[in-house]
Amino acid sequence: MSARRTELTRTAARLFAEKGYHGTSIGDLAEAMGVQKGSLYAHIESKADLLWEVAREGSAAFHAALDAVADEGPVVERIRAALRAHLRVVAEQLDVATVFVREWRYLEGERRDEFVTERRRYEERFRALFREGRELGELRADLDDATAALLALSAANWAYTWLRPGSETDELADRFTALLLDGMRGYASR
Amino acid sequence: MSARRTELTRTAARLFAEKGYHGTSIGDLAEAMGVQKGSLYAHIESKADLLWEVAREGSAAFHAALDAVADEGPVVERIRAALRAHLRVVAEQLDVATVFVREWRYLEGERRDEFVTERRRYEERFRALFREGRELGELRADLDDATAALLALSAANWAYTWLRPGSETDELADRFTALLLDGMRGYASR
DNA sequence: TTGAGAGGCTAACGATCGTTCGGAAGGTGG
DNA sequence: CCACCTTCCGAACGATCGTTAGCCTCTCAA
Repeated sequence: MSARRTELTRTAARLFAEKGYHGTSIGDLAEAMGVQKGSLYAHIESKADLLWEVAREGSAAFHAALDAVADEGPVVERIRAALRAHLRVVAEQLDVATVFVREWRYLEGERRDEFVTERRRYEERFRALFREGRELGELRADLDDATAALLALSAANWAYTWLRPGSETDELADRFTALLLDGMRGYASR
Repeated sequence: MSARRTELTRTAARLFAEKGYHGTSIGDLAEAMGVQKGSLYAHIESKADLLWEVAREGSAAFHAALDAVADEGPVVERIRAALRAHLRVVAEQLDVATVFVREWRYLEGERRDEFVTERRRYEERFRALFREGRELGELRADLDDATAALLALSAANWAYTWLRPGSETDELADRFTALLLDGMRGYASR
């Protein structure tokens, strides 16, 4: 893919995150690229192509980040690593992450189905960590792992709204992990 | 406000939640109301009015729900009550809640500023619970209450994506509360 | 030196957008 | 019975939408 084409995708990610997919016109994109709107069609076939591309980039980034998490060792450490990985992607590719979390729903047809499949798979990989943690006895035996995963994923999926690039995401992830593991209650009242 | 006007607001909330504000045309709204699109202007001055109204309805609903939470008694119980209140609003007014969480950003000018103020205030009310819990010794003394509130608010704000009307929201809220308070770790490894 | 491809321009297309307007039907209160 | 108010219709408005077309101008490899 040419440099110009890559730049267009980045610009699309930025504008889609900022103003929404339907709130961003081809004219807006062209203006941001410093070009007449008709010229964009040297690179794409339709506006929907750009949404698809950014959404796929998001899928790829989040899955790749999870791939780097060890699949052995203490589950607790893997949960911490998974949260770190997720928040790192959000901070480093905030626009792409925003499209991945919020704008994907304007995809249509097969592309939408394919995206949803990948998104479900991502959440399932997350969920598996909590299930395994309970089964291996690292997490409490009576843990409702579906709810636990939902809580962790809520924090992960909501992060794009407040996380700003340059944040110390590893520390943030660790604070979340500590909270999830040990809770907020004082030792005395436990 | 006339019955017809109320119906229009409800329809707007539904369509904005379903297809997004910019993804919903005046024509879509008119069709859903069984009317020509010009006819809608007997009720509104602009499409933006509808977004503003639904967003305000969301603000009002969430604040009212928090108002019903006692301002004394054990903080832990008030946190549980606050989560219950929030999830109940999401489940009972899913469309309005969706606009409150996701579509508000298409508000413009003063209205946007006013909404943001109300939204900040809502989150601040939430945050105060965790601060107070720490100060009163009900939550651990070394609690990072900003992060704790962020985690709880993440769960609350993300709920519109998966909560379906008719869910037993009180139970869900209690599961979240239990997780937040006592964590996921097994007693043995604590 | 030539030719091909990449990237951009201008102009225009049909469609759809949000909004306006004058008029008419129907019900309500005086 | 009349005057009014609400609600809707039908038609049109200018603006903007995504997309297409033909043509021009570089760059660079053959």
